[in-house]
Amino acid sequence: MKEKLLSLCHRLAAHFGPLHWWPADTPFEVVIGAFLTQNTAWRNVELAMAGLKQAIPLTPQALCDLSTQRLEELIRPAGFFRQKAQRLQLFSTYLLDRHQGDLAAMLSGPLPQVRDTLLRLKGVGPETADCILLYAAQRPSFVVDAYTRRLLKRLGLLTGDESYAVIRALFMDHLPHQVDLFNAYHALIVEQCKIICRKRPLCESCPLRPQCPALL
DNA sequence: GCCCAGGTGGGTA
DNA sequence: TACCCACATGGG
Repeated sequence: MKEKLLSLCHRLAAHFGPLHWWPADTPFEVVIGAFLTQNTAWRNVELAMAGLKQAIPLTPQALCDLSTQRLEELIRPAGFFRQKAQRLQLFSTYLLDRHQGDLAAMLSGPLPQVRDTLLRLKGVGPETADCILLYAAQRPSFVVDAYTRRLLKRLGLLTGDESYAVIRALFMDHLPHQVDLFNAYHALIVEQCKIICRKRPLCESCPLRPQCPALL
């Protein structure tokens, strides 16, 4: 399994080149994106983020200063805007109250503990927590998402109904805990899946053939 | 018009 | 623990 994961990573990297990822300018912007992208196409997240960025600086204080209704309007294109607005403000309030708005401080400390703290916040599930840890805090916590499941299922490494924890453990147990590796690996999986995984039947029109990792 | 997208939480059995 | 459903917009 370890060899298969590493082999996949190397093949993806060879094709796409090194990717350094999460489209955001600041760590707090990563957090906002992590909430907004929940079950949402990234295109819609971009629309919402652009509007939000135009209206306010992307800081926890600025988010808290907005009325919830105004925030809802601004992030509307990302969908689920009522719950996302509420959860963004709850997160921001927590960050301000407990850490004076210092995200780096909030995310420092033993990784498992910080992860548990994140998971206790409303609207932060395992994927959102790992996104924040990996892409906002630069900490080695592997992100499992729909793309990861899809690609690994295509490769026959998963049946597809494994739990988040099981899939994450697969990576955490077999790969060295390096931020750059986790970052690049997840980014490569997403880029690969954007191209091939939604095509049916399997990869028939995949532009990467015959290099497509799913066909090797 | 229909289906899906870089999930999460709450309710029920 | 294991399902089921609500949450909502925009693009193919």
